[in-house]
Amino acid sequence: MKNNSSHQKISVAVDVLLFTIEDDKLKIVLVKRKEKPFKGSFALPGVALRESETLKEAAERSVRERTGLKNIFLEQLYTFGELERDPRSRTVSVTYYALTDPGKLDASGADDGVSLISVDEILKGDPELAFDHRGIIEYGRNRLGGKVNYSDIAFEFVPEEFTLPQLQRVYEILLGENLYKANFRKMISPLVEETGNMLTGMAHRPSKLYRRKEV
Amino acid sequence: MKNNSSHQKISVAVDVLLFTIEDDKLKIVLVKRKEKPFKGSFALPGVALRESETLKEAAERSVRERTGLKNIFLEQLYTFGELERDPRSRTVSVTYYALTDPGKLDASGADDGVSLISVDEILKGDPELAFDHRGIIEYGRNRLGGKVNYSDIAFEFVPEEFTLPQLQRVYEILLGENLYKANFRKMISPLVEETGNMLTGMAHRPSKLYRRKEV
DNA sequence: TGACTTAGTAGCAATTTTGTACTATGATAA
DNA sequence: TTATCATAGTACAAAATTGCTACTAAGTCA
Repeated sequence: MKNNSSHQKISVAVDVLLFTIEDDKLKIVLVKRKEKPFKGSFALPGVALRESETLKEAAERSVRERTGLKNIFLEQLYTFGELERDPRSRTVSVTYYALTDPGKLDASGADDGVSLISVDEILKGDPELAFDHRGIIEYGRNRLGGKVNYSDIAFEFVPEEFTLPQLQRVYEILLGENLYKANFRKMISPLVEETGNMLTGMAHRPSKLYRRKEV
Repeated sequence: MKNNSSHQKISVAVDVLLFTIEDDKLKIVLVKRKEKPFKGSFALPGVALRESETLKEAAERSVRERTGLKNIFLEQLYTFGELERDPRSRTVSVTYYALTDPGKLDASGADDGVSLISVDEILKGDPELAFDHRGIIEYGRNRLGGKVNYSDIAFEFVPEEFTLPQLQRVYEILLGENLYKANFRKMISPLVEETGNMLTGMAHRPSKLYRRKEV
């Protein structure tokens, strides 16, 4: 923070990695670009930062404009500032990751041109992405994996009422490894409480529904 | 990342939290402001991001210009973008934290106006800082505490050859709690190797010197 | 009604963490 | 030259956690 030398030619963008889990796969919301560089490619939903909004507000706006979602989990990820990230101008991107369960996302009536794409596929390189967005997603995916163990982000991927097998699956997908049922339950039980309801209708024993316990 | 609407009035700054441990206390490098807002107050060393440099290069420049230090540990911390952070103009600050052992810092011949200040004192509010820098330091100090357990940052605070009691002290200061000698040694021993030298001259049993083991 | 499939639990073995108590060694001072 | 001091370093048991296996439970479906 020093003398701001007159006019600045550096743009500030805010991009969002909106993750969800659907069909037992980690997926991310991407938008199809309609403009000049990388036209037709998928990219992260992003906005140019306005002078009148904070970074987080810009991230919320980005999510809201594309998907209609409000009040979802949103946390800053990293800021990317390589020189040639954007061919148009020097752009610094502050990235956020957002998490939601797929139910909310379906219900929110997203734009056309908004797609849910498998993160694994993207990392394998299948849909090639605009800018450096593949690298950003790779970074975000790794952070997500690390965060599972020392935070409660897993709950963001399930609805308010969920079964323990559902929640366990979320952990397994984020961690990339299978967990033992008995241990998972011992670990998670202090954090949840039964709602009294059951999830029935499956061709096997029904499971209890839980909610997240306060504090 | 979207249409960059003509001229932008948002400045990008890069500020650095340069931590070290001296006299058994976590300290941070601050500079005394010589200019308009908060003149005379302490502030984090920072620079305005240049169009021709990456964020990390700007952070390195900030460290080098103030302290002369090169090639030190540097990692991005967080990006702050509240509206009223800087009274002069809307400024987004990308912050980095840097770590060094106090020996290097002394040897580097820092500027006048560069001070090493106790982080605990700052958090208690003693030297009041410019801008939102106290909050930034608080955030950085917490992250540092968390990082100790799943990274090797503690090694950055000691010289190449160090004793295990020295290294343990670093852990204790960063974690804010005392560790059991025996446990600490079991935990750390796979990461270090003896140099064959001893640190002698103390009025008690001398201790072996170690270095960090490769990979 | 019995087979199937997943939900949920019991409990032991292996490992890690926590904690205490001991021995070791150079400097210092009588 | 020897006892004392202060910290370095080690041994080992108790407690907690994790890893793993094997069981019982309860709906649906043929």
